Amino acid sequence: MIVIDPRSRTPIFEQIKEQILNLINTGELQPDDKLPSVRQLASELDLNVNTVKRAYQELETERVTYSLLGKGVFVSKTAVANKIVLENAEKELVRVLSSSKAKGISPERVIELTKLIYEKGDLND
Amino acid sequence: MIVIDPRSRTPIFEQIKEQILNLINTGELQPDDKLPSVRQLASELDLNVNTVKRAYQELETERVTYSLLGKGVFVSKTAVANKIVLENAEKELVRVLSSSKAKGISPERVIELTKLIYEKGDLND
DNA sequence: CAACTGTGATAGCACACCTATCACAGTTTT
DNA sequence: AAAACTGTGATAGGTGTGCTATCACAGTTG
Repeated sequence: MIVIDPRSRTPIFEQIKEQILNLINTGELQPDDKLPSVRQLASELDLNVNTVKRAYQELETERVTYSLLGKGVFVSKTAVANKIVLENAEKELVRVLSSSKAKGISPERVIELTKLIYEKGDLND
Repeated sequence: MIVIDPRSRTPIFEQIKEQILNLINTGELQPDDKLPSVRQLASELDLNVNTVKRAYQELETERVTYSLLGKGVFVSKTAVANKIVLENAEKELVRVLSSSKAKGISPERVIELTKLIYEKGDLND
């Protein structure tokens, strides 16, 4: 299930991309699985076809999916999605850690938060 | 010294805000210190006055600075800036750590990166 | 008085995102 | 074969945001 936050600053097509990548990464979407059609997803999310198309096309450019004219869009066999997700996630993590350092958060605090988040469940405060 | 990256996706006025907050947080700007005038900073950064004004006004709204008509803009006595910076930074850190967990980065990897970034200098790769 | 401060208002431009629409190509279903 | 589905391409227009340009006003400083 894909959910869009229209108020978010991150563009809708990027939200779609991220969530598809996550679905693949968690295994909910398997290699060669068919993605919802552009029209169907656009209809479900109450979006324009072009917006969904853009998300799909960028995913294809990144080799996460492949498309067959008239048939649909499918998850690539190669586990590129996983790599991309991990790479992006680590990139963002490094960025934020550097920023955290610059802004005065102690490394102990970082590790504390890390353990908290990883050992306990979600952050429900 | 404030540096603007025009290619960044984050708006210029936000870049200014962040860097001023950092200057205050690191102590380079002390309470009651005067910020560069809107016109001077705009001139230095080759920006329009309105852009700098917006950054300054938002900082004032957040109680980080106060302005005196005809005199200038000054750092608030109360260390609000520090709080704001830390709060925002920790909030983002938690968000990204949760996301890292969800996307399959191990806690060991997080701690490894943390130590790397905090012990060594910047990320120069 | 001149030159500096902040503030306010207005207008316009550029860009990115999104929508609307029509059209075409290929596949699947009936 | 026809209908209904798939992806794709092109074009146009709306909208919000960020930034600029400009003029004006208010207060402080030298």
